[in-house]
Amino acid sequence: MASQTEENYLKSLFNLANEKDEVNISELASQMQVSMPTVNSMVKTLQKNGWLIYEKYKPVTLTPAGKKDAALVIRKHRLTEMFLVNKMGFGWEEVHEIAEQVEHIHAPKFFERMDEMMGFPTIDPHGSPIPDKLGRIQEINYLSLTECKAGQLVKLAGLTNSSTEFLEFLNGRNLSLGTELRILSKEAYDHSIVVSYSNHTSETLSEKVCEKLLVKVM
Amino acid sequence: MASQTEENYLKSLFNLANEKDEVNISELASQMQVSMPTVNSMVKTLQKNGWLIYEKYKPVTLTPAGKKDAALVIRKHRLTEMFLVNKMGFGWEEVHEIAEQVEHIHAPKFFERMDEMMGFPTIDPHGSPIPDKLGRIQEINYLSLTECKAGQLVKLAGLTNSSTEFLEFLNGRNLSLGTELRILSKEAYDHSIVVSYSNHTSETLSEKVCEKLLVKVM
DNA sequence: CTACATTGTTAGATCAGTCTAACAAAATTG
DNA sequence: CAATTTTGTTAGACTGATCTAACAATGTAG
Ligand SMILES: [Mn+2]
Ligand SMILES: [Mn+2]
Ligand SMILES: [Mn+2]
Ligand SMILES: [Mn+2]
Repeated sequence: MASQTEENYLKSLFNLANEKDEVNISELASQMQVSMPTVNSMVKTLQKNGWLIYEKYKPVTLTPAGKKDAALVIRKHRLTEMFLVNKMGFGWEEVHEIAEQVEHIHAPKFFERMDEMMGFPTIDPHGSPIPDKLGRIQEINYLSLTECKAGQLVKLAGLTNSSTEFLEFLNGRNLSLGTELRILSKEAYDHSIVVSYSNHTSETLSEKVCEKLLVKVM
Repeated sequence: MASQTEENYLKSLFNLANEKDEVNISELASQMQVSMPTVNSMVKTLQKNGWLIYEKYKPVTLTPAGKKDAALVIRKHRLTEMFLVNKMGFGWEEVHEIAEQVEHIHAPKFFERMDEMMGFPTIDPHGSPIPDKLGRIQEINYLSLTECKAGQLVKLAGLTNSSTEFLEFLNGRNLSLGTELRILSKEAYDHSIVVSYSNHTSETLSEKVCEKLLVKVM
């Protein structure tokens, strides 16, 4: 059974392996906030336990077992976040830190019960998909708000970044998942976008914000 | 901040320090299921951190800070057990193992929210008192069933042992906290007791069971 | 292609938490 | 009280997870 540390490495590896599938030692070190020698020794351990493939001087790759176990940790994390928001009344900006700890609890029934109580949700409070019990993850293809055209009506469905600061910024603007946005105009110079939604008739969103907002065209 | 290991030692120390207040190294070693040298080195650490007082060859004593922090871990444990039973539908025999892990989560709001959602309970699912936010524990003085007399009507209010096996035994007899028992007779030879309750007209409980049942005389 | 920068590895140390073996102090018991 | 048992300590080792310093391989850019 994976230790807390190993579970955290698996999660990072899984998240870094989007698209490229391979992960460099240095990437992993910076993601995990540890030194490269630390990663070097840990990848040897993870390999010994069958979670990844490693060859000297080569980037590492998760094995199918590694991918599955990583997804199951992510499942615990996201179920927890959803439970904290839906059943315990936390704000979406408060739950990540708690889930970072709760995800390491070894008690399948605990998470199954959360799942059940929430009616088997498929996304977490930040719009990210919750892997199923077998570690399968449903890929959702949302558009970034930057890719949308003036005049379009879109619905906020996900985020590419869920830092507390960004979530608090969105709270301050009354933006939450499900909010329908009308794109009023796009500024060619700085790529900012003017939108209207709810009782906000004209809100300007910078490119930095827009690229982090994932939307579904209505 | 206490590590998981330290928190577990504090809890054990607190529980062993009932009455006597002092705890022997060997008691603590057997409680924690580690060797005496391990305890020896750990008590030095705990002393260095201000949680206990230790002198070579003497039993150890928790400091006020040690008692408080121990009680706060026990608070997290018992709030969790109550939450699992009351809000998540677990049986009282399933919750201890999960709480043993959840008690180490460092997130005050998480436990405060549980507390709030349950209406600030004062006992856990096994009848043990839940320490308050300042680590104060309300001592309740129940009677053991062995101390009761024939003819008395008593209510099951607590247990001196909450092992899964014992809880499953009680489940099998339909005995739960709050059950009112009429003591029909006491057997002088083996100290077993015959009781009636709910739709059980005559159930014999061995001394081994009776001494673990804490009751309130009605 | 050589030089320099980047990336990765090795060696060796540290800290927490654990162990066993050997020994020492304290308690018990005849 | 002396012998024996029980309890506690010391020494030394190990594992997991981390670090820094030194070095080696790989990649890049003139
Ligand atoms: Mn998260
Ligand atoms: Mn984590
Ligand atoms: Mn318990
Ligand atoms: Mn515990």
